[in-house]
Amino acid sequence: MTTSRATSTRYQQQHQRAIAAAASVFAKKGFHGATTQDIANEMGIQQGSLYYYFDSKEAALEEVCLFALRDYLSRMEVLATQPGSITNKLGKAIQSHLASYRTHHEAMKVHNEQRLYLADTRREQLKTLGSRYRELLEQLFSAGVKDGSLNPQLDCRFSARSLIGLCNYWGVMLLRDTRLDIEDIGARCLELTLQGSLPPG
Amino acid sequence: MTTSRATSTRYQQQHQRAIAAAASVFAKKGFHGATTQDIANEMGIQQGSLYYYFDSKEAALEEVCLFALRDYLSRMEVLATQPGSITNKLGKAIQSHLASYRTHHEAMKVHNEQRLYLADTRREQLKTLGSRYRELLEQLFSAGVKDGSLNPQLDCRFSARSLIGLCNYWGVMLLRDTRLDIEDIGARCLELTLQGSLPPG
Amino acid sequence: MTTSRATSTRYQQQHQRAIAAAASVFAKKGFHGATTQDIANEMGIQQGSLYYYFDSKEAALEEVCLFALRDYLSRMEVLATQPGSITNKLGKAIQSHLASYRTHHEAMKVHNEQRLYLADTRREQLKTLGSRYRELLEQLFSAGVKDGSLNPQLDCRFSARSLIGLCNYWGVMLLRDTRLDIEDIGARCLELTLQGSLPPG
Amino acid sequence: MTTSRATSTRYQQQHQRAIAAAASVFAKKGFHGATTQDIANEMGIQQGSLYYYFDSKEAALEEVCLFALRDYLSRMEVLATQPGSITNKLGKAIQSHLASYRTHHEAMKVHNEQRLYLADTRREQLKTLGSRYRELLEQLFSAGVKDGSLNPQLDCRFSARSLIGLCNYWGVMLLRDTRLDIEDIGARCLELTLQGSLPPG
DNA sequence: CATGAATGAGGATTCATTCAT
DNA sequence: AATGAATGAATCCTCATTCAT
Repeated sequence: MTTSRATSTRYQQQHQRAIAAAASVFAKKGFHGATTQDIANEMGIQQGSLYYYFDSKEAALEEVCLFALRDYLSRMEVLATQPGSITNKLGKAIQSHLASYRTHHEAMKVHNEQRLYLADTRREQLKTLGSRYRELLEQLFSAGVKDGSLNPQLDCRFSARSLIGLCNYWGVMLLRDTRLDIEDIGARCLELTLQGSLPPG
Repeated sequence: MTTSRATSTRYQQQHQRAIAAAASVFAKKGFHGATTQDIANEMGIQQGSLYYYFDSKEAALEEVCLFALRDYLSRMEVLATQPGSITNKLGKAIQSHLASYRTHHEAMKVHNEQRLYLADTRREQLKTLGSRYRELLEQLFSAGVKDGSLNPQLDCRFSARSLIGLCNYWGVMLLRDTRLDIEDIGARCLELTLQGSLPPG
Repeated sequence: MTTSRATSTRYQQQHQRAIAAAASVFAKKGFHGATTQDIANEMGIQQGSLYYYFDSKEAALEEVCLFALRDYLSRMEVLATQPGSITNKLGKAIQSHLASYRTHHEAMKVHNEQRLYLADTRREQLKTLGSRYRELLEQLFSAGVKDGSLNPQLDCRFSARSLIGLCNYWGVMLLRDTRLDIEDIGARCLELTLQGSLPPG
Repeated sequence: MTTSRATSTRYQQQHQRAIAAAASVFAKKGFHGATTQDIANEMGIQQGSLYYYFDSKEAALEEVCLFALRDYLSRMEVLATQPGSITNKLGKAIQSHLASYRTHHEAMKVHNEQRLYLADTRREQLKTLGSRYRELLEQLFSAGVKDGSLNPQLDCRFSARSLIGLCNYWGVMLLRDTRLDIEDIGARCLELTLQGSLPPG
């Protein structure tokens, strides 16, 4: 059992490394522009060995996208059920969204920009997870409208999507320019989302 | 000369069609995922004939991106020099930005998502145009701050970029879902940008 | 039109050469043992150029098999409708069968030995043609039984199939050993089929 | 020694299973179309473990062919030395030949169709065994001619080879269609070989 | 005995590009 | 202005084989 467990661990470790390598390469070159050789190089193994961990290049893309979405969504699920003011929760959601661009390597970027190259059958799960995320964010806005902390005129669906668009834009910027500060960007995104650009009062 | 002019006109027409075809194909499949055969099919000519209009596939991408940016920027230049309130101008800028997603076929999308696959030398002009656009938008915000119509605390650079991110997000949505109404989306984007989500007053 | 016709002829010529090259290589090395490089070499073109004439290696196999069966069957159709004694027709059928091994390069051998590697969808037409051939041969035997020139006890289906097996065996031998004489082998096959091995009387 | 013997027995059992598995897979997919993974799957072991029983894939093919030929030939040797009429012996030879297609799994088919993919050095022994088989069969015909039970005009070499071709054809049919009855097919083959198709007398 | 992991060479296929016509 | 034919390099993927454990 020790052997089996150790083996299994070894495989899982390498599998994780493969996902990370694929994420990095896909983020830089795009799915079609990346080669399996690139990914293997990034991992330090032979090209053929990659197929020990992925069934195909497309399967690799799917795994990268799922990897990105899963933890991103799970943090949102946790956040949604915890107590706190809506504006506070929104701030945390933004921070979490931006943070996943840095902590998950480039998987989030890959998900946003490359997922459409997946065959429909491979995208189903992704769609489910993505919808769920949008839903949770929309519910946050709805709750804010209901408890009076947000504008009653708000189109919550539009707001949620706009916030996702905004975070994705800055998330990519965070990847491109490492000097940018996540907390700073997050704070500004929250401010923009809440107060807009008009003078106060 | 008449012949040459006629020829040239015919050539220019076909050239424009080639750019449009390339834009459409690149938007759907990405630069690396698209083949010159795809573009030729879209135009209804033979693969080899494409090289009469483009020096290379990469040159095609460059032309598509330039095509997108040029007119997009020129409308912004005009807008910037015209009289009117800042908020009014912002609204027009947003409308113009979103509109280019529909009127320029998919060239804008291609510019946003695929331009990084161009070699650096090919991207210089694009960078110049893009910077100029961001600058103009930023100046709009600055002017608003100066004349008191926008919040004096505003980070204009951040705001301009956020607005670009927001418009690009919705621009892609406009392409993906043709039922969405440009004017409606534009109005909402302006509202969000100006007032945020908090209750008025 | 002249150009178009000439071009079309050029293509058809090369296409035929490609089929012959594929037949030769598949006969020698088997479908899976042969490489597209082998076929290209046999034709004297580049490996990639082969795909101008075949959609895939499997399509090449299909074309080879069809090429073999079509003419083989058509000669049988002609033969069946012509006048003459049954034994005379049987002799001609045998000669025709054996001859196709030499005149059609190795396509017949490929059909017999490699056709099962084709996907089912690709084999349908082949099955139809093959069945038709067996049918025609069987009808020859039936006619012989009916007109009294063959043994009334004969199982025509078994006889027709056995004759095919016999001819295929010797057809392959003809390919392997070019010193063998087609007419001689054909005559002996006919004799065996008609008289067996027992002493006359 | 006991251990070693036990080990050896276990090894021999597995070795036999490996040959049977290889025969089955080679028969279905051909030598080049089959993978070592296929064979391992058929045996229920890991791909790498196969190399405990075979030095290489080609060695596996050799063993399968030898396995098929050895017993097939030995039965023929026995048959040749036993008393009985020629026609009776021929009948038994045919039955034995056909039977080996069913009892030796698919090894006979593999021998007939795939042995040419073996390197020459590996085929020597097979050639010897095959020649010996043909020789024995030819001698059977010769003896028949000599003792007057067969047609004195008979080309015994041709007859022996034709019978082999006939039996191999029906042997493969027996594999493909398990509803066919060996004894029935054997009887018909004998009848055809002896009497041909002409009416008696 | 057996396996999991890795290799690396080979193979089918694609595709941007060229060019004679 | 356009095309058909060809190229050849690149790329994804497979697979026989090895080997430490």
